[in-house]
Amino acid sequence: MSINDLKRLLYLREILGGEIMLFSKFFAPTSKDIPSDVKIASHQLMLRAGMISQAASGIYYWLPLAVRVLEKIMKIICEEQDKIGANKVYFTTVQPAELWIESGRYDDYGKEMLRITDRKGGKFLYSPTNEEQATDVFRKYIKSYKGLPTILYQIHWKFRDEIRPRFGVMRGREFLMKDGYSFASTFEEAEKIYHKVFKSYIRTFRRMGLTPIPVQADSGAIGGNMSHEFQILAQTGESTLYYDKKLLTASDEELMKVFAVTDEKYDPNTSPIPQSELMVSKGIEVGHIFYFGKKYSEPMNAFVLDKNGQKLYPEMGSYGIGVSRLIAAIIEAFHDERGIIWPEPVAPFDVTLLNLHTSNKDCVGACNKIYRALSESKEVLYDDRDMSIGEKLGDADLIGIPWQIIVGEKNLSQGVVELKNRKTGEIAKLSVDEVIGRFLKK
RNA sequence: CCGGGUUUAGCGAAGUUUGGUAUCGCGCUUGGUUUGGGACCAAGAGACCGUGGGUUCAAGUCCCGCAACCCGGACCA
Repeated sequence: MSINDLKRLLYLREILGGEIMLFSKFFAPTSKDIPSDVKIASHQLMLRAGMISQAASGIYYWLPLAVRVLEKIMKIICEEQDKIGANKVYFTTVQPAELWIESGRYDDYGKEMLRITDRKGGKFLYSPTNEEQATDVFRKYIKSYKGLPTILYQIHWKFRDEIRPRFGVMRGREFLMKDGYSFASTFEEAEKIYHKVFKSYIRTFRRMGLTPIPVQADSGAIGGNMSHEFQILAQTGESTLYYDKKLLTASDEELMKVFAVTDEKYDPNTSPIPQSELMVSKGIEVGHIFYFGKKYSEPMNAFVLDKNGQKLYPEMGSYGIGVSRLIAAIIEAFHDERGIIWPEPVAPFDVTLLNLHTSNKDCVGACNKIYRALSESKEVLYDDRDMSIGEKLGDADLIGIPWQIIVGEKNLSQGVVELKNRKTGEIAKLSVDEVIGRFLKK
């Protein structure tokens, strides 16, 4: 930091007081260079916006801008999980192999599982999923039917050693996932939980500005239709969805029953709905829920005693949301040729304040006043960087914060600043007080 | 896992055919001029050319092995 930078920083701190979010001090290494071999928009934009940086194939550093979005997403998920009575825990990222040997999956899981040996030669693995651990925690503490039903969930890093990672964090090997596990005394109770989670997932994704499409998924050996994937419509999606157009207008209650499947399960000969009612779209899978009965409770000897003192093996289900993938999915759904357009609930900041003329006292004064007023109730990124105007405006569009307040000397000499909506591109010229008023009302 | 490709400064590339000790753009540093859509001038810093071996007086360049990474496909939150 040069002496001038330091002086300016101290000056701003003095004027604004306390914590200020200055772009010049915020670690968001933006770039105008488009990596040539990066194919999809979300991957390109995340790199260009300085959100992620590759550490190894399918493994990424998460930089501050992305972290802020991850935190917004996690907060929404946790609030919705709380509403259905799920308990948040942290299982572990490194697990002893014993549990997987017990469930019978240690040999089945294959090379996707990263196997680790500790200094004593003990067998461990990096969690690709946590059914065994959830079952283990459950069996250690819950001994009576009165402890049912129970839902445990976590948001934690997972690792699956994909053969072919691609599309940035969309299909990385290391990923952040919300995974929940339910324990119920009867099938009926398990079904009730499943429905509750289903509806909760719809709400969760909607709160992020997304339109989730629940599709029936393969529930494997258990059978039945108690498995759904939640897909987000996006042209670059890896799945092809076939669904009844009623789906887009159905109420939450009806949603689970409306026809929707991915291409693997679609057969025009047996389709329950006519061609004229059918929609076909590309989707990105961001959630998956399923019921799997006693698949883990029995082999792992997780039981409670029922009213008659008899062993009862709980009916289980598991519920996943790809948190890190969601960031990419949201960008796929919301971007234009200039950059990202964040939905407000998950935006890294609410508003970005651009000082186009950092050496102009009036501009500095206006920006400081706006920052001070808005930062009481909004998250504001103040672009105080001393660089060319095009670069600052370009970065603002790239980063995609929903609102831009643009302060420049020409407009300010007329007594106005600009308020730009990133999504619509609409620009309003308002006085400093008016622009403050706009945000304090919201 | 099958097929194709790449690896030279922080990033992106040229140089490899024809062996002679590395070039350009962006970025970075310093100073100055600029300021409404990625500006200009000047002066700098920065590379054991992915890695191991071989051929040669001499290897970024030729030969052999290995690794990492990317793309398409088959598979997965």
